[in-house]
Amino acid sequence: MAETLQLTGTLNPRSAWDAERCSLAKALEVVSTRSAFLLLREAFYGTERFDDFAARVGISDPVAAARLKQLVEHGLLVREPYREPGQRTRYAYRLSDKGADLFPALVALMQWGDRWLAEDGPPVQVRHKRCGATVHAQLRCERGHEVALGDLELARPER
Amino acid sequence: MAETLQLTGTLNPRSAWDAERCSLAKALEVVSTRSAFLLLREAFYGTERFDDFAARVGISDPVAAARLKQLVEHGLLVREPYREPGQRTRYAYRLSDKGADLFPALVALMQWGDRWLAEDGPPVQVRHKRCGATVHAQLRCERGHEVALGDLELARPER
DNA sequence: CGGCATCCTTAGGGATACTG
DNA sequence: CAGTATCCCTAAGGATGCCG
Repeated sequence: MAETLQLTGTLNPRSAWDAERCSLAKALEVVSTRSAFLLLREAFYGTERFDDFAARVGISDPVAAARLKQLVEHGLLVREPYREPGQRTRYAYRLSDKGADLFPALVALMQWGDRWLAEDGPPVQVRHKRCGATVHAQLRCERGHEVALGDLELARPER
Repeated sequence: MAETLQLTGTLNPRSAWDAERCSLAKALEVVSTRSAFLLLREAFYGTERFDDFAARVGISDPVAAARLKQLVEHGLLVREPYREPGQRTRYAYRLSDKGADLFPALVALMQWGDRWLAEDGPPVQVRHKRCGATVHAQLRCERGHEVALGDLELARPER
């Protein structure tokens, strides 16, 4: 296949994927910053407490506070009070379904980094718990075919 | 399944996925801005010319120039001179293999937006050219199992 | 421990004007 | 058409310090 990819021809760009309507643009309104992505990564890894988020992502407290608040406002994280016996109330940040549903996108980005930017190979592998095999994000159509980049087309849904 | 997801337990977070080593962090060094993502979207849609990029993404010329230059420097786009007969030389921005390989991540983000942010349904569908079925980004292990979020585990590769 | 307030620097991004 | 130069504003992010 050529080094470049052409998807056009099926659809007139200007009418269908305006900046305002594009779902990618909408998604980026919610998570377009580095800190937001990395905080979500931590949430997937099981981190729940404020200090752990800040320390493990490597960002300052104010940034962590601001970003976590945004993620809660957008409904990706839920802030839940809990208290261990004899302790005062603390808060845990946990992924909502909406937040958890971003995992494929994070894996896709992470594996792109593995492939093109990590000289030492992947620092972390995502595996299938049941069989131990490595997990990848891939494009697949509803009939189950794995889809190569050249086999894609774009369409505007009927309305 | 519960509303939250726990991946920890298999691996000590602090040693394996430091900020510097994480491939997600590395990927975000290259594309963490809204404009970078949207310019790549346009490149996938087949846009090649400067003005089209700026207009279709909805960003100003200086931003488009700065971001396109970065994407070229990082090797996601290639700036190629071409000339139509009787015209002077112009430049086209085309996806490199490295850039094209980001497509699954873009699709994953786009479809997350479709699902959680687009009230009117997906403005654009990605389909399999050969059979016409809708294409999704999904997590699948090397043995071909589709992997649910609860069936994931993390591991540090042998070194 | 889990933040918020303050101050600062840098990067992202828009507007306008100008050049080959 | 394909940018660059300039100016300005805002958001992202770090450092420090305070507070319940």
